[in-house]
Amino acid sequence: MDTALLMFAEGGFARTTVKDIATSAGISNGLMYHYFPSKEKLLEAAIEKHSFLPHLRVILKGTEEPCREVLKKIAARFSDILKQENNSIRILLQEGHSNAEVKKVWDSLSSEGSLILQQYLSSRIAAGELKPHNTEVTARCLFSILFMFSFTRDIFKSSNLSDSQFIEESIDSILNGIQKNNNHD
Amino acid sequence: MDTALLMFAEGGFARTTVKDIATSAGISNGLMYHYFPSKEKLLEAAIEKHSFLPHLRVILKGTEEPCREVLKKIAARFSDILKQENNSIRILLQEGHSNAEVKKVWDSLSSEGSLILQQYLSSRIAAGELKPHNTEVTARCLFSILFMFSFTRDIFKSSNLSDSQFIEESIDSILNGIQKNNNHD
Amino acid sequence: MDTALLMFAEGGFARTTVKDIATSAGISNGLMYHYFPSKEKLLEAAIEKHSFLPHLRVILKGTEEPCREVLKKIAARFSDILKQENNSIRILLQEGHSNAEVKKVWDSLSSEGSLILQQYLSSRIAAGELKPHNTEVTARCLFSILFMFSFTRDIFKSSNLSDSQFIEESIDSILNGIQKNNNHD
Amino acid sequence: MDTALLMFAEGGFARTTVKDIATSAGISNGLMYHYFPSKEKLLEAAIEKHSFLPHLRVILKGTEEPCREVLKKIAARFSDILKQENNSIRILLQEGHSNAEVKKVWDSLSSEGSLILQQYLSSRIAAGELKPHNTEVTARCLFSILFMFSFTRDIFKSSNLSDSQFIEESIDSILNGIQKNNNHD
DNA sequence: TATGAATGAGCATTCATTCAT
DNA sequence: CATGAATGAATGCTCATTCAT
Repeated sequence: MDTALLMFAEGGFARTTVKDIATSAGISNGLMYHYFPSKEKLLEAAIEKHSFLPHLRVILKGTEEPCREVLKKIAARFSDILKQENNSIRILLQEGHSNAEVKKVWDSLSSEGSLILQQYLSSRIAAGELKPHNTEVTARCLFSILFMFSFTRDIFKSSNLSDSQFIEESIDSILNGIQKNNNHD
Repeated sequence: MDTALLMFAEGGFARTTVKDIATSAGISNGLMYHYFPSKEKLLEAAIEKHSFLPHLRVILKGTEEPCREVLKKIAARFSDILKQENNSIRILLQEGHSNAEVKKVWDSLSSEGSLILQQYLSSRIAAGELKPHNTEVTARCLFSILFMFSFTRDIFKSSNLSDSQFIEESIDSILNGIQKNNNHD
Repeated sequence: MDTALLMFAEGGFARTTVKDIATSAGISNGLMYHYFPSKEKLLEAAIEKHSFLPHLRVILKGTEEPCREVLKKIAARFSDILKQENNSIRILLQEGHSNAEVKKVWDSLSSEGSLILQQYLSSRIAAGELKPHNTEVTARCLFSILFMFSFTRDIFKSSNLSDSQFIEESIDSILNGIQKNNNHD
Repeated sequence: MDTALLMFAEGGFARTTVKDIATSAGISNGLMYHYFPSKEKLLEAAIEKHSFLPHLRVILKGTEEPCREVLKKIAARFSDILKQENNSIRILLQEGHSNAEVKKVWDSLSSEGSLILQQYLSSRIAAGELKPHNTEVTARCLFSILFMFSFTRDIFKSSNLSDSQFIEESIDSILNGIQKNNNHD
């Protein structure tokens, strides 16, 4: 399943043959069908095995501590997971429109992912640390930034910022805003 | 080419057959090879025809006006284009890893897209309207937000915000920040 | 289609590969799918093309002439057709239980085949030439004899009767009965 | 073996998988190869186990009693066996052309089956009960009628004759003939 | 005996591409 | 320009058979 995930991510689902996966995994192609009824089910199983939603839940839940550093830490770990499961993400985006099961995973990932962020932000507003604001918007923004960051990592790698620097500055930006003198004069 | 783009976006490149495209376009499958040397080249031609980078350049360049409303307008139009060229985007994400030509388009889109934003932000800093900050980070954040917004539109459509509201609030959030009493007390 | 029929009859449907048929027919295996959507549909088309029910109708209908020689002639021609379409018959028996379409052909062949015989017999009773009797029974008997004769031709070929002799004697037997002095002396 | 026979008859030999048979028989597919060297040998063993030739021998031999009722009884029992071993017959017809062993069984069944009938008929001629005639022809006719009756039972079940009525009338027909005034005036 | 994982050759089917017309 | 018949390599999947346990 790990092999399959890797190969699907690299070559796309349709372009990757069962024989290639089997060879890569060191088994005969017939054996795959002993464990999975079809290539498609293999994809679904692989995606589900590598679902990182539980990880997100763990790192995002229960944190009631102050904001800036915590948010950076959260973002860094979130980003780490996305990096680790880079293959899974690629497939989610590539096959999400062709395979219902994959779409479900992608939908639940993106909606729950930003929901968890949203809840954290709300708790910080309640704690008086953040301004009252539409947390749904911010949560989706944060989620988008982290997700796209992971997805476009290779394109922007020429930039002179390290990964962690980029994330930290993004969080700062979100927290502080970029407008001069924004609400005190 | 429009038909092809639509069908590739809906079914994926590999899953869409030349015959299907031809039938949909009302021609025989042989005729396609009169205009394009291969299915792959058809994809590339379609993607390039629908490249919306020029549009982005138009809406983003030359605007030296004050920030908040302009940025909102820019974002709205950016989002409109993304919405319109939704098929193109899908293909960019789906086939970007398999087809070099497509990847080039995606790369130039994302890098130039955020570069243009970056330049605008820099000009507003120079104009004294925005705080000095890492404009590359903000530009990528904005780009990410708008891009993911377009890509996850259907997932979040249950939300009680309209598209334009979401975009406006996002811009406000970026401009103002979300932290209470930031840096002045 | 003729090639397919022959090969299906000889090797059975499942054992005969599409490639074999195509090779035998002098075409590429892909081309078969240009004309038939599947191997199964090819079988059905072949069976229907070789349906000899129309032939039976022709030789059996409209004959109102006296019995013994006519019946022999009918039987001979019936048997000729069965011999000619021997392949078709084999398939009918072999695949009739697996393929609904084939079964339909077999059903209509056997029911209509004996129905036509039955009608002829009835007309001869009306003409006063035959004893009143259950024509359905006789028709099915005749049909069975001719059909099995064709199907077991090779098994019994060691017999010292020619095909036409066997058929003639069978008809005589049916007409005369085999019992001595039957019920009138 | 019984399971195998049933499944081969229902689905055809090639379409029935060893795994299906094993599952149906409540054993693992590997175990089958402990008892039979191959799928083909399993078929042959099953056919041979269900060979009803011995039954035919029993019911047809040694009967020297008068004709009409005896023949009806014989036919009825013959038909019963055919009905009981319906699966076996199907396979005989379906696989007789593909499998040498099966063909042998089918050949010996049909030739010996009609031979036995033939001998009985000859004995009744010798006893003065039947007219001297070509018993081979009559025997094959009788065999054909009974065999086809069994094979087309489902097609003609709409008929208003019961199974036993049909058989009885067939025998009467063969004995009496259908021609009026057939040889005494 | 009994299991079921493992193999790999074989098959129906698909499809990009070619080409005679 | 346009057609669609023709090709054949490629692919997902099946299944009889083997074998370690």
